[in-house]
Formats: sequence, C-alpha cells, structure tokens
Amino acid sequence: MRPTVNDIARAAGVSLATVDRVLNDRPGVRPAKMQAVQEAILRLGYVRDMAAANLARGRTYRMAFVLPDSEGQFVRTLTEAIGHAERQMANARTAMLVRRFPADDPHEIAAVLAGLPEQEVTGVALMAPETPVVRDAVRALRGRGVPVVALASDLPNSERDRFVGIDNVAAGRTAGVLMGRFLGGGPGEVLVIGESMLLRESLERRLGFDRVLQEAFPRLVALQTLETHGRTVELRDVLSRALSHAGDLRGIYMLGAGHRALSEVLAGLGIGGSSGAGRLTVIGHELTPQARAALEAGTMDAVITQNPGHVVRSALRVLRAITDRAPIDEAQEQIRIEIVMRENLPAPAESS
Amino acid sequence: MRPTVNDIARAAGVSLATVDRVLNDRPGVRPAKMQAVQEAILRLGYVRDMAAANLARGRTYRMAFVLPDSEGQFVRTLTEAIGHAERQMANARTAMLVRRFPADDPHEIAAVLAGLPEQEVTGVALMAPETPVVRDAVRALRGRGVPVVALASDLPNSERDRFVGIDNVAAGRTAGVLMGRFLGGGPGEVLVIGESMLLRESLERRLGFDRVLQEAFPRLVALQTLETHGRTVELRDVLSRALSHAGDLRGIYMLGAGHRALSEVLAGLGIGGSSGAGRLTVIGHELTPQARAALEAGTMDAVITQNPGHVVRSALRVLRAITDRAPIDEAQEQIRIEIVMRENLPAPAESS
DNA sequence: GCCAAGATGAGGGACGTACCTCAGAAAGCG
DNA sequence: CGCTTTCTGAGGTACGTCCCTCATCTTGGC
Repeated sequence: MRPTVNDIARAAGVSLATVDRVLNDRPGVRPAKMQAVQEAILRLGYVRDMAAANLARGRTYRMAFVLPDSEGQFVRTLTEAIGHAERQMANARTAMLVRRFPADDPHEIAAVLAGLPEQEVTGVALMAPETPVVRDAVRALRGRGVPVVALASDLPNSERDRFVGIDNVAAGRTAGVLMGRFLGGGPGEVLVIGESMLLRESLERRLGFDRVLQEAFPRLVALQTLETHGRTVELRDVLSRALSHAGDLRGIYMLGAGHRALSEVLAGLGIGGSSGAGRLTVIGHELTPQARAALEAGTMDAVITQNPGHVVRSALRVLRAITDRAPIDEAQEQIRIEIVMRENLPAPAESS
Repeated sequence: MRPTVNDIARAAGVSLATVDRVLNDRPGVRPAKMQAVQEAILRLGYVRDMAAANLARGRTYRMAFVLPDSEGQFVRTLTEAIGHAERQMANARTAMLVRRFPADDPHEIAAVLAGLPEQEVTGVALMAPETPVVRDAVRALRGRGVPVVALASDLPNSERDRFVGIDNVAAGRTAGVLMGRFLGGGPGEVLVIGESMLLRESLERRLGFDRVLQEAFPRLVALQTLETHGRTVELRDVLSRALSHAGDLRGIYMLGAGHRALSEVLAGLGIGGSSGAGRLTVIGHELTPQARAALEAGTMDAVITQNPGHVVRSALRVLRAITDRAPIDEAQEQIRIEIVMRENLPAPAESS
C-alpha cells in the first residue's frame, strides 16, 4: 500500500502533528526534525493524497477567467470551453467565475482584477493586453498569494506565473510555410488581413509570417496589412480594391478570425472556390464555426489554431498545481500549434 | 454549498442507508423509494464526490496496458508516456501495469489478457491486431466487468468500450492532401514505403492517401507500396532501385515510422536535402525523435501524428469514467490528427 | 538552575462517501 | 391472522488529510 502520513511519522520517529506541520509548512518545527521528516518522505516515496487533502480542507477551487468583452469568435469559443469545463469539473470541487472587461479600457481591467471577491478566488486566468496598469494589478494579485496565468495572449513583462497558449510568432511562421509551399514558392503576392495591428497576436503572427517568406520563399510578396477593424463593409472595400490593384494575387492570410465576413465577400466576388484558375490560397487562424464551414466548402485551405478546450483545461490544471504546490507536467501543458485542413477537421463540439 | 448524500436523504425523506443503496445500486430498495431518491438527486443537482468516494472505498485504479513488444518507436514512445502518466497520477490512486506480447502471435495476446491478475485490474487498454482469439478475450474481460479500450489500433468488431486513437484513413487523406499541395498537384510519382502491409494502420493510411490523390491530384501517381519489413538493408535496396526506375519521382510517403533508416539512406544517396533541384517531398507518420531530427534538418517536410501523451491520458480517463459510471467528455477525448512541420514542432519531451 | 518561549506529542473532530450490522417496519403469503 | 421475506432506518467505522487544542518536553537566556 501507499505510505500515509502515519507511516512517515513512524518512520521519522516523530508525531503525526509534526509531520503535518512540515507538510503544510506551518511554523514550530526544528530543522533537525524537519530534516528527519523530509528524509522519511523521500525514503518511503510518500505522495500526498490530494483528494483526501482537499476533502479535509473543504477547499473548493474558485478560478476566475478575466476576458475582454469583444464579440470575437475566439473569446466566445473560450467562454464556451470554460462553461464546458465547469460542468466537467463539478465533481472536482472546482468552480469558475468569468469576468469581462471592455476591450479597450486598460483601467477597467485593473478594476475588474481588483474587484475579484477577495479570499474567494484561488487563481486567475487573464487574457488582456499588457499595459502598466495591468502589470500592477497582476503584481498585486500575486502579492495576495493568488496565482495568475496569462491566457492566449502573454504578459511577458508582468509577473504572471505562466503563459498558457501558443507562440504566435511560430504560429505565423507556420502559416507562412504553408502558404509558401501551397503556392509552390511563388511568384506572386499575398494579401494580409487583420482586424487591427494594435493587437499583440496580430503583430507577432505577421512578424513570423514575413520572416518565413523572406527566408524561404523570396518570390512571394506579402502586401501591407489591411485592417478591417472588425467591420464587414471595410473588409469588402479593402478587398475589392486590393484585388483590382494587385498584380498577381495568389493568396490571402488572415491574421485573426473573422472568416464569416471574408467567406461572404470572396463568394460575392466569385473567387476563393476550390476549383477554377483564379483560385486563391486562403489561410487563417482560429477554428471558428465559420472557419470550419469554409474549410469544408473549400473556401479556406488551412487554419492555424490552438485548441480552446486544451487552453482552458491547461490553465485550470496549472492554477490548481500552483495552489497545491504540485509539480506541473510540462509535456501535458504545452499548447500545440495545430494545423487544421479539411481532411483532419476534428468532429464539431456538441453544444450539449 | 454542494449537496451531499445527507441532503439527498433529507430531501427524499429516506435514510442515508437507502440513498447509499440507490447510489451504488445495491439491492433492497423498493421502486417507489428509489424514484424518490433519484428525483431528489436531480432536483438538488447532486454530483457524487468521486474523491471522497474513492477515499472511502480505498480504491486504487489499476490500469493495464497491453502492447506488442515490437521495437517500433511508436510503442516505445507510448511506453514512455505511460510511465510519465504513472508518475503524474501517483497522487490520484492510479497505478499502471504494462504487459507486452510477441507482435505476431495472437494466441499469446489472449493468454496475456487472460493472465491479468484477476480482480486487480480496473481497466485494460489494448493495442493489438484484431483476430478471433483477441475478440474472444476482449469479450471475456468485459464479461468480467473489466472495461476495455482499443489503443491506437481499433478493434471495430470486438466489444471494446471505446477506441482511443485517430482515424487512420483520415490520417492518410491528410498526408495525401499535403503531398498533393506541396507538389503543386503534380505531375510526378510518389513512392510509398511501409514496414508491412499486414498492419491495419498501414492499409488504412494507404487507402486514404490513394483516395485523395485520385480525387484531387490525378496527375500524381502513387507507386506500389514497398515493404521494408523493418530492415534498413531492404529499405536501401528498395529505395535505390525505385530511384533509378522511377520516371519522375517527386515525393516519398512513409506509412509508418522508421525514419531513422530512411534519413540515412536518403542522405547516403544525396537527396532529400531541403535545397537542390532533386528535392523530394517527404511525408511520414509518428513524431519520433528521428522524425523530429529530420524535420529540423529539412529532410522531412511533414509528419502526421497523434500525441501519445494524449492517447495514454485519454485512455486512462475513459477507463476511469467507465468504472465510475461517469460521463465522458467527448470533446476532450477526441484524439486529433496532428500535422507537424518544422515551424510548429513542439518542444521535445524532457526525459525526466 | 529557573523561566519564558518555542517545539513537540497526543488526541479528537471534521470532510463526503462506502460499507457493515442489526433492529424494526412493511409487505406478501397462505 | 401469524408468518416469512423483503425493505428500511439508525448508527457505527473507515479512508487520508487538515487543523485545532492542550499538555508536556526542550532549549537558551539570564
């Protein structure tokens, strides 16, 4: 059988209370005894039974997700994944709390973070642009002993405990390689469309994309990023103007989601079908329902994405591990840059 | 707070003992009371605290993995992942048991399955070719109340509880599309290499690959599968013969792993470098250390794979859910067909 | 060598569930 | 009706850990 605290106490020649003090690093243990206990733990290979511990503590993990209130599909999918995880973890003493903030107001983010019900939040997963205010808020949370992970969008200069998400430069590179190879190395031009270049993700992806084209596909020219600001009208304008001006347009790279509009516009302009000579290669990010439909229809060729379910679950596991002072399984927590094409499209999530 | 069994008993107007009988479907409860309890459970939204339940039961899950003893990299990686999971789950009352059988003897598989320590195995994950003997053994296990999942290689006609792995036809299709697109649709010939066409996976992948070429890239011709039987010598022979005979060889598709040999041979023949005119597009399966190296070196272009860590964890979760009679999170348990290129290569697993 | 402070031991009650026993209630039988 | 059989309730112990209290033992300072 697995050793228990009692076995440790016996082996170390101390009382249960002392072992307990060591395990939960409570004060009142002399170094000598402390060492005896730790030695016994190692010798017997004791592993604390987390289930029993949580039962005894009566602890329920309350994890807060703080997200922008933008209507982007990614945030929506993430929210769904959170709800799903909550239902799934109902028997694991884990409750979730979702807070949203106006996407463009960093002060509001800080207010939301500060306004989290004190002492009642075990951990925070934050998806937000990094500003000085946010940085301070994160520092304050961690000062209170609340672990913080950055979700999908990193906060490299803040003291977050960890970043859960993909490397967007690498994601952009991946998109670039696919574009380059699909187009046989060129020559030709590639249209790059993004919502706004103020978003860190967009910038990083564009960077990776450009680097790859430069290094490996010099005959492909990536045009200047066209910003749609999330509006379909602008997308249409921008796109038709680009199409008439472009010399030899061969592909479109979408820095973010927003494929709904794109598909419509492309269909309206009579291009982007999978057949035909004027076929454009379209690559984007985030596997939204629209992207899924576009892949199935052949309007899009590939989507680079991160699995939102994994992201949420990973954030939860990491936050839990930090509060439990348990080790983190690096291999499991690494979020992969997924390439999705029509042929390896995963079955759609049921909206149970 | 979450309702407990006591709340249910009170709400249903019965005693704790009766609730307990219902929950663990023990005999001795009249339909009327039974229904009252179930109604109360639904009404209060009771979810059994599995941690407490397992604590009380003193249950430790003992999961058996039954694998072929082939020296293939995939099995090796899987074994590593199992060990890793075991260390990870040490605090979750889950122990693992790995049994191997000679890859070519179906009777031996059945013997191993029958020889599993009775009553001490909570669930079985089996990776084996489907033969009548295996089918019977699986049926026998399930008859004893032991859940069985098929791992990586499905047993469609056996009564396994579930298949954990990817659809190999789809994986082959994915390889086909990549090959087709990377080669710009042809024209040209593609060499297909496999260890042995007796393996179900190889057959399925080949099928998917061929279908896609036929449907979407008719100008690409997939040559007859060359079987290496796992021997480097044969691979070299077969390959150099093919290279001299082939009219217009543009790509190589590896149905399984075994890239170590291939890389060596290609390097030896002076092709397969990422530059040069005679550049071949090489696509294979399974992200082995060799494949990783080949991707980094540019000798290979893409690998289609399933994440062995996910496969193992998913099998464990599924087996646990079945024994707990808990629902399965379909979205989480779906194993994805991953496309790995140099640009989205995940960080290597540390061999901790 | 005395005293305060700190370190340690002993013990117990919780957490939510499983599973056991035994007494007593209800139901079915003739 | 009494009888057996089947249900039901009450209560207890256990699982491994946390956390509390209180008494006792060390220790170092004086």
